[in-house]
Amino acid sequence: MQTIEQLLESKDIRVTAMRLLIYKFLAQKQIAVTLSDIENAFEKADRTTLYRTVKTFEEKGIAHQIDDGTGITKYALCEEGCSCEIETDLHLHFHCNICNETICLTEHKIPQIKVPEGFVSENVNLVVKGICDKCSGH
Amino acid sequence: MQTIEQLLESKDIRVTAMRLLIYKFLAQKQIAVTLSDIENAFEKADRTTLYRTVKTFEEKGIAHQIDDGTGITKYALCEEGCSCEIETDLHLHFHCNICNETICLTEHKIPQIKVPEGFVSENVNLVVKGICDKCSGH
DNA sequence: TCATTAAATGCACTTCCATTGCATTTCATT
DNA sequence: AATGAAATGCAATGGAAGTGCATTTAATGA
Repeated sequence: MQTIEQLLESKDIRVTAMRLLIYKFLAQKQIAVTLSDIENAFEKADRTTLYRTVKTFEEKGIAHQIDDGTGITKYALCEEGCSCEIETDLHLHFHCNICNETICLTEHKIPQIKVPEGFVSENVNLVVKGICDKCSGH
Repeated sequence: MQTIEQLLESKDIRVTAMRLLIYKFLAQKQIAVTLSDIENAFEKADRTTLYRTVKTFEEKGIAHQIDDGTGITKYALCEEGCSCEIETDLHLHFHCNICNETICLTEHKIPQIKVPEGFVSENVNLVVKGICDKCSGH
């Protein structure tokens, strides 16, 4: 079991206090968060720093961006089974229309999507919208 | 076969010159367009009018919004097979990473997506990204 | 330890798109 | 023609993404 510091270093990400905090914040969240969410959690930090931090995480492959259709970009740490660095990655996310939260369903695989002749599929973004378990009361 | 006027009226949309033009513009396009695309096509018209027109089309169920992950909302007329008014609609769109165009693949159906216990699926948004037939040279 | 250098951070802006309020015009109906 | 409702146009706002530059912080070697 490695520490967060070791994880960051192994991914060629310089360890700073800010980055550790942001990593822990993302790790603790079970849901994908917006930049504003992070901003609210760290009022002392500057937007730009947070923005560039998640961008760095993204580039280095420890977080990925989620477009859940709300128009606001969300971010989540990559977990086991998350293969967002692979070109033919299959993202699967669930967006709750009630609580507005977006959850990664990494264990749920997406069937191969067929595209017409001449089309080359490089990436698939799949967002299921509806009511999450908390809001449905089950 | 009905005229555009009849179609609009049947959907409870008041017929105006502007709306006819915008409808024709959307109908002629094979791809989903942004507000700016429409704006460029009708430089005389105001952004707001175009914006509200597509919103009206959307509400009345003759057009639908597409979120292809570029961060910019696109719009397309509903075609046969487009069931975006149905709750359990399955959108399928293809976004070309080269020409940046987004195409509706209405004839391609999406398999039912399973969600975990307690989750209720109301809607699915699926965007396949890659290279379109024109850009792949086939 | 100190100096050097590169990266990270903070601040100020800019840009782009989505959206709204309000005044005016157009349209449908009587 | 008069009335009321809807459509349009103009102006402005707000939110989020992104960038340039100065400053601070951290890693490195002398």
